[in-house]
Amino acid sequence: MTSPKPVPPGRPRAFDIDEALDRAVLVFWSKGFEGASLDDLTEGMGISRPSLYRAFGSKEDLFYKALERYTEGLTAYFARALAEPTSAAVATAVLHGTVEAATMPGLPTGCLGVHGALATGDESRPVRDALIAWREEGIAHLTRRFQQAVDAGDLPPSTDPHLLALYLRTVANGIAVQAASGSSRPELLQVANLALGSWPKL
Amino acid sequence: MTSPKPVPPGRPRAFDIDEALDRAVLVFWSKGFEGASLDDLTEGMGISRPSLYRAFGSKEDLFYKALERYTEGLTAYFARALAEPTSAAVATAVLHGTVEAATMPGLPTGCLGVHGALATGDESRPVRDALIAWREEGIAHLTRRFQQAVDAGDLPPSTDPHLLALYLRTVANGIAVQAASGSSRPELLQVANLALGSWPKL
DNA sequence: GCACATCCGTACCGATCGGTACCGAAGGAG
DNA sequence: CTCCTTCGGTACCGATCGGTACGGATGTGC
Repeated sequence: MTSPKPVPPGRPRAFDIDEALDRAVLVFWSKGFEGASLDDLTEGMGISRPSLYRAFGSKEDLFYKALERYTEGLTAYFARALAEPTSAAVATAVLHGTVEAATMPGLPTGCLGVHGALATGDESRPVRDALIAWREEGIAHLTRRFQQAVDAGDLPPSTDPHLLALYLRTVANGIAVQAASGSSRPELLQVANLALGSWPKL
Repeated sequence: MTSPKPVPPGRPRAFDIDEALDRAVLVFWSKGFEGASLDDLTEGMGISRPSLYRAFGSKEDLFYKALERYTEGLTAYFARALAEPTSAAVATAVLHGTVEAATMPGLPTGCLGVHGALATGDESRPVRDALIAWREEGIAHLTRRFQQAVDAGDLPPSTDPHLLALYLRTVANGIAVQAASGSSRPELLQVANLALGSWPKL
């Protein structure tokens, strides 16, 4: 059995690459892609500029990798929510998870997938489009989950799974924006519950 | 009776200042405050850089004036919505107006008050805060309107007017984000109607 | 006609942007 | 110990950023 760490040649990296990525997430999250300068990033990550480029390629590549890590880490509640037994439980878990993730003490408010690059100059359009695709992917997952619920008789046959998914994503977007505007966690939980009040009853 | 146009001394301005402001709105709307460079603005407004500074002071001042004009113009549906006779009609008019304004053919998608400066670098923080205040003002207007509805017996006495206002603003924020992600007007109208389904029935 | 105020645009400012050339340091392989 | 590869950081690159100095043009009031 080969070692999982086939020590690479050359001088070893002096910093932990995942830890640096975690810190980059925080910078992009609070300032957005365009608002985060390389000086902001290098200071926040605790590494020098050439180290950043060697490890991550470019500012844009760094953002994509940070988004990936954000998705696997801080939005893991989403994957768990999809595994809930009923569609109503899925919706509740998604919105409650969104509120919690968007109002974590000690972390930036809102959601990287919403704030990262909502409106940008032409140069950052690829990043903007990547975030659109990121949100679209969430909708696609929810749509499949709700289609499954319709098939299983958990939702009325007349239900439009895509509409429900889009509705949830829309409310989640709004929660992220309001969290970044300073709305508190209890306030937003009430909003989430109000939004869940219109969930189709079987 | 004095003339309303007391012709000022000096060479007259060669462009219409409100028209230029309208065009600035479009640039800020589609690219955001940070993403809109002075070259973007001067090209979009059809005036030179010093003309822009003489007429509007700075990029930041220009943004504030553009936001003001946007509020009085493209979001006039909001003031009309507040004048609807019932709280349910107010809510419907707000969300339908939001969807329409966010998906106007020939105009940028979404909402300047949401996209303009959601996450920014430190330098643009005043602009970000101004947009937070802008959204907060909308919530305050709605809160007063719903308090009035409670007082008039149009809403149950147990209603929390602020919660309803925050809920509407949250859904409107989400609609703006989704519009900027490419969701269509019919889709978003369905989402708005779904959101209105949880409106308190008297 | 003349003085004055404001406008116009060209051409420029220092600062900051994202990105990199370079060279010494630090590890493994022989 | 030498070679090779990759790391580290300083010091720099051209491009673009927001903002302005300046000189010519165009209007009103006297």
